[in-house]
Amino acid sequence: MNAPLDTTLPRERQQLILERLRREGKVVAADLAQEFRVSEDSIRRDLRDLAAQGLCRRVYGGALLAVNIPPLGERHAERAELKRELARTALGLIGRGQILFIDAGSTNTALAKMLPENSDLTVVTNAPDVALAVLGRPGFDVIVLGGKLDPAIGGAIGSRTVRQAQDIRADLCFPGVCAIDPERGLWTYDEEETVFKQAIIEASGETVAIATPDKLVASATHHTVPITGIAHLVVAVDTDAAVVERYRAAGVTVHM
Amino acid sequence: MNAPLDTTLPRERQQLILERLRREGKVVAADLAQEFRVSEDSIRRDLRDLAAQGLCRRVYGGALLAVNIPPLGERHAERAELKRELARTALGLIGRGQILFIDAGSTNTALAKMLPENSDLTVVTNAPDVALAVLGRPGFDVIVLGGKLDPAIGGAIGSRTVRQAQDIRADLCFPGVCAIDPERGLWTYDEEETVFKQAIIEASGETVAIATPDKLVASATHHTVPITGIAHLVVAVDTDAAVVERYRAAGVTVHM
DNA sequence: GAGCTTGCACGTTTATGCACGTTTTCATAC
DNA sequence: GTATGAAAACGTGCATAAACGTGCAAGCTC
Repeated sequence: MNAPLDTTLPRERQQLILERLRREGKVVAADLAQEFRVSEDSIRRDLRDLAAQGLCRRVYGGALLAVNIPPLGERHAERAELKRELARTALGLIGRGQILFIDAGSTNTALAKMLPENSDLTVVTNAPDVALAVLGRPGFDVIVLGGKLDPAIGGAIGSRTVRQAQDIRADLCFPGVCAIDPERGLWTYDEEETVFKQAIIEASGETVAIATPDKLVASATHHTVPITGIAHLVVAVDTDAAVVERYRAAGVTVHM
Repeated sequence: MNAPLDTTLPRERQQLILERLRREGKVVAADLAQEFRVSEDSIRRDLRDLAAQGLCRRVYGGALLAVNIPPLGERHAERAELKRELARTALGLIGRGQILFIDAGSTNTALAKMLPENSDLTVVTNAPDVALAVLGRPGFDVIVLGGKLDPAIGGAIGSRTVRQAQDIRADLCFPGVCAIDPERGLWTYDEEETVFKQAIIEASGETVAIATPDKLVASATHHTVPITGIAHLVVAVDTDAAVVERYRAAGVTVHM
């Protein structure tokens, strides 16, 4: 480990923290304080600054990497490939002429890029990058849900956005999946995000959850939707059969 | 260590600092002052100069290696270069803490990419690519105006979008310029676009029109705003003096 | 003398640790 | 399950010290 000498510049420290976040996905405030030989107060201030820039998500005791920040390391490329594969599977659930709610998130962005052209699809989204992924391609209508963008999420949440979502009915809903478990259903890390996801799911016929393996048996801080609200679950082909069975037992159609 | 003797030229010193920066990733101002036997003031001036050239990132206590290499590649179309130049001029009109309406359009996208960070700017836009250009950068709030995207324009227009715009007050407005003439003012090609531009201009303190040469003495199908509604006009440096004079006579402040 | 660099003085900004009161978490008891 | 209490983590305000930018005068080179 590169033991930081006594002369670590404040901003340099933040940079190192971010690097570590991208490498390990999470950091613990107390550990960082010890390593950098500063008080936990300073670390907390660093994490607060990083969170304000949307680079991480502040949690009790430390911080997690923001969902729209690419992690570091060899696993990243393979993750992107996995997301495309999951998105490809999810395409099979989409029918001609349908209206789709597509939430912010990297997997959903991959999905948007792969959506078939000339299928009279209407994409409703709160994420600028999802909108850009389909804008201008033939056979798409795009409706953006406005509001203040949360940099950590990469999309708009908040009451203004929710109100716009409630004016629309969609056939399918693709919520960004922070965490999901077979008993309780969908979880998120943020109150406003929860409300938004509830709104778009409420306004849709069926809900499709696309879950990478790390999200599959996890929970977060805010319970969002019971498992009965999820009609379809898309998972990787090598998912543990026991886990799949638990979801099927809960009435979810699992695709892999 | 190559101990610099007392005869170190200023430029030579900067070069040595840069080398060291490249080698170690960071430099501490106090250390450099001691090594080069000059005051920290001089070191600070050196670092400020290097940072101004984009060669390093100035931080409290020293400097860090610039994260991304400045894009010196001149491969972009001259059109794009012109738009960036116009956008750069327009930057001078923007003040700290202001709220900006930024309409869809390629010039405005260039503007958004160049907006200064850490200036507490709030960007309000109907265009996903403008939103993406500032999303996640430090010191920005981003508010998206939702609605159905027009693929020809690259942004949302229509009544829903207009209604959201009317809930906001901005300091400056940057409407996309389809055509402008010195007597009648701003023109567009579309009814809904006209209504939207009128709304954002109405909701803003001052309006800035950025016009490439081909838009400068032109008209289109729908009259949008009289010339008195345009406070500032940004044009290319080689614009015909007679044309500039006609705009100035109409009370517009012309920047070039 | 013009142009440039340098160091110093001055007021301002930034970073830090500590004190204090609040919130969250977790384990234990009920 | 619910209540409770202690420990940990948190945010905020404050004082201090370091780093900063700016203006200015002295020194240097051409």
